[in-house]
Amino acid sequence: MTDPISLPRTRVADVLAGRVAPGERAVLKGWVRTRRDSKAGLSFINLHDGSCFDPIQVVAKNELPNYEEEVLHLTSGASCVVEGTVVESPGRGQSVEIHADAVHVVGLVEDPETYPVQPKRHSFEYLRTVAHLRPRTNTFGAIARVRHTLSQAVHRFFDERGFYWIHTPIITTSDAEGAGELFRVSTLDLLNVPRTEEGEVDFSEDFFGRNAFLTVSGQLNVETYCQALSDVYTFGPTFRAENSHTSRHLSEFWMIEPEIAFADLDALAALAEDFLKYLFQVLLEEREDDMAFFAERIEPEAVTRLEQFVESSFERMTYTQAVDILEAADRKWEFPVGWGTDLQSEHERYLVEEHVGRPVVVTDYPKEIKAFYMRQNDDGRTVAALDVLAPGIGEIIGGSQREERLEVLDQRIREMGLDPVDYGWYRDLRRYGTVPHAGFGLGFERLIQYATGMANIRDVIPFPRTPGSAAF
RNA sequence: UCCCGCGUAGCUCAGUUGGUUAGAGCACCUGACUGUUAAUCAGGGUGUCGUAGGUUCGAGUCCUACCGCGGGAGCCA
Repeated sequence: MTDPISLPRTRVADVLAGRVAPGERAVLKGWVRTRRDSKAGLSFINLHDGSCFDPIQVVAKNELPNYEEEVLHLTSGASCVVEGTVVESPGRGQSVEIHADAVHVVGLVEDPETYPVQPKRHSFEYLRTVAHLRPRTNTFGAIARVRHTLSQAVHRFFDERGFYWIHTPIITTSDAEGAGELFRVSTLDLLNVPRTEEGEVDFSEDFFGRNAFLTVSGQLNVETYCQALSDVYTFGPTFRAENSHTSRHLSEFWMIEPEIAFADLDALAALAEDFLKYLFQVLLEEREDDMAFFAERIEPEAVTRLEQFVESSFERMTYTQAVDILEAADRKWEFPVGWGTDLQSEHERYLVEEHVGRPVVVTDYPKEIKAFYMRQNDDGRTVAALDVLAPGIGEIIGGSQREERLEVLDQRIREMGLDPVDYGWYRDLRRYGTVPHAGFGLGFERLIQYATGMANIRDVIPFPRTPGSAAF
């Protein structure tokens, strides 16, 4: 007899989508969601294999040789292989079902009473404590598929437009990027740290012979390839050691950073808009079942706001205009509004959620509150920076045109209290055939949050890392 | 790091101005019923009330510290 495990698998998605005609044989492999017994001599098993949102209904009759001993003991989470025939379902709730002529139990649930993922509503907080089992729930299965689809769409978008994917390093030795606190990468013995004659830690004894960290951004590195391949992007893990306890910060997250040559801020804004619209369009088309679930159970506007997003053009305003709007607002601010100070969360929320009601692009910020590499505008007081703000999340994209003029860049580095000597290879790009260029960073998890309506960023990445928490 | 909140059964939660033996739903088991689909109905047992102190005749309830979690702020994507 053939081992049922080795039989070719029919995906639930193919059966439910009608790609397997009624009357055809099928072998389903998956995990039990629920089992309902009928005294008419049959059991209904909802079998899930992750290929789509819905499980498939398996009808198992008591004529099966192992009905009493095994089928009746299947509980949520148990795995099995079902051989049977695809049949149009006489019951409501599904178009087709599987009439089983064999149910092979592969793995039972050891103690059904304490199985952590029961077929009921769990809190997300609780499910984080069983991160190894939460992908078996509707929500986390849907998020996994959305995450995959968006990842693929990111690469497809850039590939279709001639961008090259550059694998920028995870380990960096430039500790002056100024994008946040860094995780140190070291093999030094913490209990016996080598010291210099001055008593400082001697990093020349360390693995790389110098200070090393996990990257906080691939931007500086990807700029080098931009200055040779024109249109490039990075997409990979990024690390911030900030002690942030919020629903939109992770210590380890994924970031997408395109960089385009011979381009200014307007071109960058257009790219950001095309990019987001493309991603959401793909999501609406390819993950219709999962998005319907998010709209039904997580965020009622999940689908409609993406549809509107794809249809409408971005609202654009300068930082100066934004400050004018905030100052004119009939509102008491916890933090004062004034030209020259950064926009606070309450300010961004007002602009996005109340004043405009959809994502907003804010451009041309005061140079004092932005990074050294952003291109100085002709007014001498602002830089060509751009933030895309989204309702409920805040900053989803941050970017800028880069300073391509060496003398201006050096001046900005010094103004920030930094030393041009530390930026040798970055300055070289301005010495050898410099061109205007621009780029932005998109937090992938924040994109997923916005797309699905999930409130906490820890629930849109499989194994979240946050301060004090790196289980699993 | 700062501010606020929470911690009671495997899970989700209730528990009054401090007062006898700690409550419900889900899950699980048994039975009834049923082409069922969050099935329904009846029955069954369940706890270091986060930890350690303190106040009190008496603490799940009040106080202190600590631990854990969550929300907000800052920082940012």
